[in-house]
Amino acid sequence: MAYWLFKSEPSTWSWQQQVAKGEVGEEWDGVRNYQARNFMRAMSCGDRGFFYHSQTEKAVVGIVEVIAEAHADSTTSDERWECVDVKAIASAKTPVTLATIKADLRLSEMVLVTNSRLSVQPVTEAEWQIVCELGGLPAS
DNA sequence: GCCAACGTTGGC
DNA sequence: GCCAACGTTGGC
Repeated sequence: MAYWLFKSEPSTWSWQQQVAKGEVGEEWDGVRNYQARNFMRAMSCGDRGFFYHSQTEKAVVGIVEVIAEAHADSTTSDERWECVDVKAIASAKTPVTLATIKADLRLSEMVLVTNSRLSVQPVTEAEWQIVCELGGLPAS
């Protein structure tokens, strides 16, 4: 299983909205960046990802699971853009803030830190375990 | 609200 | 195919 991180502005698509969708989940649409799209193409059903609130909160707030592999993005007719579907799995007991992540030397290589503008990104298994621990999240 | 980083677009 | 101009993202 692979691990990922999905970034969203809470004013556009929030964790609360994702949780409200329940088992049905939702398309991770609107991505217009090739690198991010390519990561989504690499995802498999069952892969897990952190849900990160950018801008106002800047914290990992929960875990989602990939429930549909890459398909056409319904918000555009441009065939270049694809997305996966994800559903909420668990909420962080304590949101793991960017400041916390930056302060943890073990997490200094996270893409979140090294390439802050990438909205869909891979997370290593070691990073996954650490962030889960910090957030009171189930690591599996 | 500013600005740095970076991706994309389009002229040549 | 290069590169300048421009737009967007996201942290501060």
